This record gives sequence, structure tokens and C-alpha cells, in this order.
Amino acid sequence: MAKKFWLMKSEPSEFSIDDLAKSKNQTTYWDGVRNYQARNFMRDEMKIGDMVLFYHSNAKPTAVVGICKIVKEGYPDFTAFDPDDKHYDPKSVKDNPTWYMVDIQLVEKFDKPVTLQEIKENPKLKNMKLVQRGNRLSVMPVTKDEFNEIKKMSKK
DNA sequence: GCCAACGTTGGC
DNA sequence: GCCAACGTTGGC
Repeated sequence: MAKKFWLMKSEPSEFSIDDLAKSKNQTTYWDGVRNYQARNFMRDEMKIGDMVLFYHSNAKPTAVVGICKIVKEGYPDFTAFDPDDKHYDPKSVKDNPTWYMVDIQLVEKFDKPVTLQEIKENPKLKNMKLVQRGNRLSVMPVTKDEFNEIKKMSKK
């Protein structure tokens, strides 16, 4: 099974790459996704060892800030079961969960974040879902070439 | 099943 | 803070 590549968005005011770097084993569970398309990616397609671009949305600047990998495949998002959790969803029940999450581990924090503007200016990246109009997916696939290009841009 | 109203996302 | 785009909800 070939490795897959992904981009996952987080608002740094909620959870930033520095928060991940400070987490135990530099690993976290990716909770709170409440979008069916994103859920399907996490539940059905993400495999251990897949690589993830960590993206800061609603940030200054908005940018890809590092790389993570999948260390645990899709399992029920337990925050949906907790009435006190901000991601609580009463429609999701334990024996038939609506929402799923994965665990990710930090691989590398970029020395130089790759900003959304730079991504838009790079013709090789013009087909990324990220830069297409009105895209609001918080979890999306990227190609190997796009992944490598962004990684390269972080080194310049 | 249609679609208007509403809520959320996220760039700027 | 604004607002365009989009997903979801709910009346019919």
C-alpha cells in the first residue's frame, strides 16, 4: 500500500504546531472534525505512516508550518460523546459513532513556514484543493508531488 | 426531494 | 470585523 499524503488545518489559537511539539510523545488525537468528507478520509483512507502537512488557518500568516505522520488509524472521536466537550454531538452514540479521528505525531516543524500566498504563487501547486475556490475542508488529500514541493519550499 | 434560512469556515 | 462560500437543517 503506497503512502498517502494529506493536509490538515488547525487554528493556532486552538491547537498550533507548537502545542503539538509540547505534547506527550509529540503526538495528539485530531478531534473535533464534524464534516462528513473529512471524516471519511480519516476513517477510511488514512493509514499508519501516511504523511500530513500541518496547516495553520485563521493565522498570521496562514501557512503550512510542518509535517506530521499518522500513528493511529481512524477510531471513534470520543469528544462527540461528552456533553461537556465543545465538540459534543448528541447524534453520535458509542455503538454507532458518527465521527472519527486519527492520531498524528510531529515529524518536522518547518524553519520557514510555507505561506498560503507562496502556495498560490507556485504554478506547480495550482491544483491543490487548498487554493481552489471556497474550499472549507479541514482534512484533504494532497499529491506526493505537491507534498514534496511544499517541503522543498520550506528549505529555501 | 426541493430549497430557503441559518450557521460556520476562513481569507482578507 | 466583514463577507463569500459552503454545509446542514427543516418546512413543505
